[in-house]
Amino acid sequence: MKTPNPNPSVCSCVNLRRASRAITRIYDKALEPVDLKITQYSVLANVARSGPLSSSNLARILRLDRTTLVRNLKSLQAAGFIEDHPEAGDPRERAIRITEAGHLMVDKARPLWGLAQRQIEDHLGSAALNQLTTLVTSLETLSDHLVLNHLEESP
Amino acid sequence: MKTPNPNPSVCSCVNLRRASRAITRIYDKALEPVDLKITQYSVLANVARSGPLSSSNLARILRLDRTTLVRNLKSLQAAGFIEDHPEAGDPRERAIRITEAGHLMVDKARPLWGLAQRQIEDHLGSAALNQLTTLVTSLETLSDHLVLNHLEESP
DNA sequence: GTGATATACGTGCATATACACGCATCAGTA
DNA sequence: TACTGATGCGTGTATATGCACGTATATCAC
Repeated sequence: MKTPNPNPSVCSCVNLRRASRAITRIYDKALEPVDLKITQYSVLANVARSGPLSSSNLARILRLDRTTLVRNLKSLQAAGFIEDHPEAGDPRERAIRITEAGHLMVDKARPLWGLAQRQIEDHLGSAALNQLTTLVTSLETLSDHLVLNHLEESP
Repeated sequence: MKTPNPNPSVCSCVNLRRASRAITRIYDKALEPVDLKITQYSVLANVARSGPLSSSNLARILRLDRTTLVRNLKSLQAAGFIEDHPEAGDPRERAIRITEAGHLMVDKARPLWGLAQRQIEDHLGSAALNQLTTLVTSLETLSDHLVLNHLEESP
C-alpha cells in the first residue's frame, strides 16, 4: 500500500502551494485538447477582454511580476495569438493586442475552461469559492504591506 | 493613481495561483536573512523530521512531482545541507539525509518561518486557516480523481 | 535648460514545476 | 530460467516565477 493522500502541512504557505499545484493540474488537464495551459489561457483571455494595453498594465491587472509576464507573453506571441507593437504617444510603451488566431483560440478554449470551473464549483461548493476570493484579497493586501514597505522610510 | 489591488478573477485557479504567489512572497521575505526560500525550507525541514528516505517517498509526502523534487534537492545538496547516498539493500534506492550544516540551518530558519506563520494566522484568523487545510485535501482528492484515472480502464 | 525622480521595458540569473523518455533492478510468473 | 510488469531514478525540454540590473524616456522642480 502506498501513501495515498498525506495530510496538509502545518505550514500555510506549503498548503497553499500544494492547493495551487493541485488545481493547476485540473485546469491544465481540461485545456489539454487545445494545447494551452491555464496560465496562458488566463493571459490570453485577459488581453482579449481588455483590448490593447502595455505589459506593465497587464502585469498589474494580473498581479504578476512584469518580467514574468514578459516571458509568458513570448510563447503566446510565438504561437501567433498576440501581437506586440510600439504605441503612438509615449515611445517607451508597447501595446499588446490579440490576433484573429488568438480570438479563435479563446473561443475554442473557453468551454474547456468552463468545464474545469464547474468541476471545481461542484466539488468545493460556492461557500468555499467565496472564501477563496476573500483569501486572495487578504493575502495580497498583507503581502503589499509587508514586502513593499520601502515607501514610507519617513525621512 | 495606479491600480492598487485588482479584484479577484472569476477563475478559481487563477485566484489560487495569485494567493499562492502572494503568500510565497511573505514567507520568502521572512526567510531572507538565512538566504532560504520557503520551498527549500519546506524540503529541508521535512528531511530533518522524517530521517533518511528516498526521493520517491519524499515526493509522495510533499505531494510534489518526483522530478521536480530531484532538482529542488540539487540546490540543497550544493549548499551542503543534505547528502545523497546509495542505500544498502535495493541498489536502485538512494537515501537522502540531512547534514550537520543542514540541522544548524533548520534551527536558524525555524523562528523566521514561525514569524511568517504567525503573521498569517493573525491576519487570516484560525477559521480561514482551517478552511485552507480542507481546501488542500479536497483539491488533491479531486485532482487524483480526474487526472490519475488511468487506473480503471475496465478491460 | 538642467538635474532628480519616476516610469517603461528587456535580459541575466536562479529556482520551481511537471511531462516524456530511457535505464536499471526487483518481483512474480510461465 | 526467461518473460513481464512494477518500481526507483535521472535527464531533456518547456514553462512559470521573481530579483537585480541596465537603458531609454517622460515629468517635475529649479
